[in-house]
Amino acid sequence: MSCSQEYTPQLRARGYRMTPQRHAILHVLCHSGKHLTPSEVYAKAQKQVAGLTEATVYRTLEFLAENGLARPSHVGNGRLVYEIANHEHHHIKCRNCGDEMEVEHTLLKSMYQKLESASGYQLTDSHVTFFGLCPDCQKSENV
Amino acid sequence: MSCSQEYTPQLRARGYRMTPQRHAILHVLCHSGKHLTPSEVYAKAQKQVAGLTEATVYRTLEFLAENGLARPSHVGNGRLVYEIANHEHHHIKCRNCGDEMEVEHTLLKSMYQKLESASGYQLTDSHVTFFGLCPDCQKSENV
DNA sequence: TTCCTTATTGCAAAAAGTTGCAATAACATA
DNA sequence: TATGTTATTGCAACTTTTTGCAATAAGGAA
Ligand SMILES: [Mn+2]
Ligand SMILES: [Mn+2]
Ligand SMILES: [Zn+2]
Ligand SMILES: [Zn+2]
Repeated sequence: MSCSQEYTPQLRARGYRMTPQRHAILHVLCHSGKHLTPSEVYAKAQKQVAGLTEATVYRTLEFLAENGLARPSHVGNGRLVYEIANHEHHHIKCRNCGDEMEVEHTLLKSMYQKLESASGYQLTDSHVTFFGLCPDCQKSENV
Repeated sequence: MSCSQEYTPQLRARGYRMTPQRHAILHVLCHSGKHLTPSEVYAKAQKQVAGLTEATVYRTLEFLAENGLARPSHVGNGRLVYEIANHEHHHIKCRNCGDEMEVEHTLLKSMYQKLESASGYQLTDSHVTFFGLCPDCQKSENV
């Protein structure tokens, strides 16, 4: 509720509207400390907004991502997941056991600058997932 | 044909089999210098293997990726695309116009090492897509 | 070459995600 | 507060991707 209220002026300023559906979905994202699939978001938000449809959830998540309020993420299964955009970070995920950890953006900062000067691009997104083997899976060599 | 033939022993060594379907799909990937969607792969491979189904294409692309012969990639629309795994590289893509360029892995190498020592993970995948604004789109400020 | 094991495929149904369109409702304006 | 504009939603049809299962065929062994 309160969490989503702060976003209202941001949307208004861009000519968009705050709706009960967006409130509920932002609320769900705010209070879940992890990545959620669209259907997980739907299951939770549905309890607050009767009649909410999955189509609206998909459209809203994409909308929030485009406007910088949510971050989409690819966690390796080909499906998109989302989280609230409140701090810059990246992820490392284990290809073997699925274990995942956050990585501070500062670790990539100088590489981002190198990429920008080498390419001429201005990098806007700070939410990347890297894949590898976690310490445990390296030991056991479970391939 | 010839291109896919070289992969046969690799598959055999792991207990897998080479099939006309895998031949055709590897052939398609080998001779296309770019990322292909599953349905693009299907459209091309179908011409060589009568009766090929899309389900097989999806399963084969995933299989090839798991075995390091193909690389899946997220290009920002939530859909996976694939390419043959023959050289290490990454991508930068423009959020505005969709323009895309390759990035050599050497530019990320020291960051990869930093990530590995900070996390304890051993990074295995070298195919990441970064997003930003290309030089042209920065000028015109088309948001 | 023939036989046998089982990895792989095709099929069809299900699940996930997208889209066009008419009805609704947010909110700027008066 | 009442009104008008149009951003947003729900619905339903559609496309894309996944999955269980029985039939097929790759390829090792005899
Ligand atoms: Mn995240
Ligand atoms: Mn690539
Ligand atoms: Zn692991
Ligand atoms: Zn651009």
